[in-house]
Amino acid sequence: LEDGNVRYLSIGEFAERTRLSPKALRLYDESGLLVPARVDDRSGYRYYGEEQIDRARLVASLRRLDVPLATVATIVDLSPVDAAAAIARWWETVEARTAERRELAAYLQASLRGEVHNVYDIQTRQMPARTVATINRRVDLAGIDAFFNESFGRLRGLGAGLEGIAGCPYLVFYGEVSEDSDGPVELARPVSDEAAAVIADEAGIDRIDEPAHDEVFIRLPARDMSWPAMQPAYEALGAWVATSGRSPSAHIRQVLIADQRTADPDTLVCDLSVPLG
Amino acid sequence: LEDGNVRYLSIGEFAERTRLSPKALRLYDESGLLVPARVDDRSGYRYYGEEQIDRARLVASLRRLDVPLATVATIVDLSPVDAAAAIARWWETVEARTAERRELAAYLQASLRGEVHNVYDIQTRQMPARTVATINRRVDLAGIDAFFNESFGRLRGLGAGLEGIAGCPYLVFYGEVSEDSDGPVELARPVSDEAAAVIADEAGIDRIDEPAHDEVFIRLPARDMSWPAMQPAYEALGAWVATSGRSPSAHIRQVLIADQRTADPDTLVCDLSVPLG
DNA sequence: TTGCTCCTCACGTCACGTGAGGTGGC
DNA sequence: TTGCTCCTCACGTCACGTGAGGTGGC
Repeated sequence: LEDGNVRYLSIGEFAERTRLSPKALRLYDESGLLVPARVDDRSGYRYYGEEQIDRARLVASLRRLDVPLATVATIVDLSPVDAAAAIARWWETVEARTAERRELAAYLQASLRGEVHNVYDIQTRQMPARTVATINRRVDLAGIDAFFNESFGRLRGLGAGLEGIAGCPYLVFYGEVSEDSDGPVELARPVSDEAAAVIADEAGIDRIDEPAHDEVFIRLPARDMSWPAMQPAYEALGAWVATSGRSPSAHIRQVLIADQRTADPDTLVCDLSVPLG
Repeated sequence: LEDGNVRYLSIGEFAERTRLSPKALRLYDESGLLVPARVDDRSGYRYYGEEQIDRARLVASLRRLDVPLATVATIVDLSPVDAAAAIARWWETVEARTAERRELAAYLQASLRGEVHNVYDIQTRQMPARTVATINRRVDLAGIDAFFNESFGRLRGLGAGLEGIAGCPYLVFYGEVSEDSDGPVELARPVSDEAAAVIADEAGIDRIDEPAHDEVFIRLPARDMSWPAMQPAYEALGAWVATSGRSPSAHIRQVLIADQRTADPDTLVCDLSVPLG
């Protein structure tokens, strides 16, 4: 407690009033998030003003919510109403993540208790040589829906008036898609020879000439298209490939044979498939 | 892929089959959580058996749930049914923590939007000198209920037949009580002179002679006794003390003037109080 | 003058990710 | 023989907690 017309709080007093630790306060000083109103030149003692208490308490609350410091720094500089909105948005992402983990926890328990009993019909088929139009992008959870909508539209329009489409579209997830991991994701669609001719002109659309090949696949109902419900199907295919002596010639695909969004749970909507070399 | 009668998987193949990274697998090898079936002497190459896949997948799933490695290590060595139960227990603690954070997020938003409008009646009173029996313990969230039940019982029994109780009991939280932080917590009860005489014989019960003093307090209804609903009351008392020129002579207390559990929301159940020096 | 508070390094925590620099296997 | 995979350090990440060793303030 010092004076110079106004009252200052030492770091210890300020820590008590704000439920922050002195160590955290020193960090926030260094990073500029919460700089003491005054710092003694010779001793280095930090002195905080009472008007800094509210900001510090907001920081403390946000840290208790596990908001990362970088985000805290942006939030505390917003107007109160905007800060409230930012907190609401951030908390929604937490709830989304928690919902996913809740699913996984429940699935794991069911699985360990032997209540998951998936017997898959693993089939193989011969695929003819064909030309495929693909769109590749790195997208995270926030961008995945927009990517699908836009890309489906572009691939659909590709063969307009040309009977351009020559098979079901498929998705490839080359990497995990979550808030902090962004694919890459590929959307692909077989196209007719006439449509293939125009691909070169389209920016962002690649052309792949797939040779004839075999593929293994499992046909899944809409019910099994969520996560982690798909997991055992992935594992079953992986095990089949590993023990078959065949080697995969491309990444595993989700071939979309019907619209998931309008299908009832028992409708078969997707072939999970692995091309074989 | 090697042979020696059985098939082995290289670290890369094993990583793909289990959705763990090679780096994580090397860590789990070092820590003993997941040791490769075979390690080549000269090259140091790790080779995993197919029978290790299930364990590795369980590890991967648990890590996706953010179960710490130490806990993972105990869970994967349990029987499947026990592991399921352990996961259920662990997930419950996650849900409890999330519920608390959800409350705080909602409170923060309401507060920033100006929807929290607590006006407290801050009062002072003179307390006479008195003798207090206290029980101190370090307890975390898991132990707090048991501590209260046991300690209330002991303090109640203390003056049996002696008109031993001479005032409302109070709680002091010297440190935060959560899953990973354990108090210390104190339960205290003023006792009569006759009861005070027997305290020395009771293990774990301390006697404190409180001098006469003033105290500031805010009387709270049951509705405000949850967290973070109590927070503004704490802050208001802290601000009062800081600006009053008085200094606190002891830690802030929750004086229990009625039973919270049976009270309706408007009933006044607690004096949040600070003794003054 | 004695404690108490404050100061600045510096290292530990947790579970990996990410190169650097080098060797082994098909 | 050429890539590709694998190896072992070693450092970075994130937000502090926890001493060590020393000085300032009432």
